[in-house]
Formats: sequence, structure tokens, C-alpha cells
Amino acid sequence: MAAKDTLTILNGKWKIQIITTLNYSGKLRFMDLLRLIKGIAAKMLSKELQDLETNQLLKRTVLSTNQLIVEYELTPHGKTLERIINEMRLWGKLHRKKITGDK
Amino acid sequence: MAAKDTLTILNGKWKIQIITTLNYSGKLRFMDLLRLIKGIAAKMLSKELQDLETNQLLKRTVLSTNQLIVEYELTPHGKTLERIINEMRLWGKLHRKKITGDK
DNA sequence: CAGTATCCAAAGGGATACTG
DNA sequence: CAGTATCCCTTTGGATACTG
Repeated sequence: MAAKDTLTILNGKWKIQIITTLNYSGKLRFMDLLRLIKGIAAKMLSKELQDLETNQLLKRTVLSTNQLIVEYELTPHGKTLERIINEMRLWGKLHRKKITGDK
Repeated sequence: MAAKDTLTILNGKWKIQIITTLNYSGKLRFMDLLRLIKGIAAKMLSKELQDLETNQLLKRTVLSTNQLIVEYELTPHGKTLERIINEMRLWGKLHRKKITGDK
């Protein structure tokens, strides 16, 4: 199922937040993401970034090796997720209204 | 995050398949779903159906109690998921092409 | 028929300490 | 700075047997 694939790729507790944060801010360094995404641990950030990079949704660039500096940014392919994430956001809001308003 | 909510609701190994199966076939009984969704175990089907019912995405109807017969069908709210599932399917296909075509 | 109960293995994810 | 390693708890999901 292609739909399930999409779900699997976006799954993980922090992926959507990472993607939307990068989509909003452009290029960010590891520490920036760690600071902007409240509650995430370095281990999880690292792991989720690797997953996303494997799926070619973001690009990792080492800017400097002696004083280690790394930047992350969405690829064009990663940016194509914006549309579907927006749809999810809309449906999620609709759903909340449905659930809370119904009872 | 509303987008994450949508993901959470659709998550679980079988939810999308259950939804699309019901969306395609209309009303189905427990055994029908068990037969149509290859590989699912009764425990999982039961649990996923309960999750979906809790979120008001489907309706469970007992047709007979002496000879126990139960039918499941999507609610109108559940049917609103069709749009977003289709978007996921489209993006999933795009992604496969991207990944396999790239290397 | 339509489930539930039990047991278990694997994956997900957090806290903390450590490294090039 | 940008991670990795370790430990450990929780969640997910499968197999099998049982029930009203």
C-alpha cells in the first residue's frame, strides 16, 4: 500500500515537527533543532534525521570539520510533503471539532 | 499538532486497510473483514475496529444477538478520510518513483 | 459468529553518560 | 558542536487457545 508507505515514512514521534520546523526555518544546525523542538533528546533527533535523510527528504551538509558544524535542510522532494502535512493538519482540526463538539 | 493527531489515528498496522476496505465494500461483518484483509488476526482486527469506533470513524451494529451478527461501516466522518488517504497514496507512489529512479 | 485472554518477541522511545 | 553508547521501560503486534 502506497498510502501506508507514506504513513510509515512520517511516523515516529518527531518527524512531522522536524519537517515543519525545517520547512519554516530553512537551514538549521543540529543544536538549533534540538532547541526549537521542545522535549526531543539528541538520540531521537539524530535517529529521526537519519531516517529522513535515508528517504531523501532532507540533506545533511558538513560545513566545517575542525570546529564541527552541520546543517540540515529539506530537499525539494522533502518540500513536496508540505501539501500532505497541511491536509493532515486540516483533517486533524476537523476531527477535534467533531469529537469535542459531538458529545 | 493537529497533523500528528491525524497520523496517530491512522496509525496501526491495519487501519488504512480496514478503512479502505470498508469504504470500498460498504457494510461488512467481522468475518468478512477477517477474510478480506489477508494476514490480520482476530485480536488485531478487533482492537483496530475499536480504535476506529472510538474515533467515530466507523459504526458497529449488532444485527442479531441469538445468532450473533455484527456489521461495520464507515460513518460520514470516516468517509472524509478518503481524500487524505488518496493524497497519501499519491505521495507514496511519487516517493517510490523518486527512490527507485534516483539511484 | 464475534470476539477475549494470555503469553511473548520485537520495536519505539527516554535518561544519562560518553566521544571525536 | 554533533553526535553515539548503554540501559531500561513501554508499546505494538503475532500465535494460540478459549468464550458467550
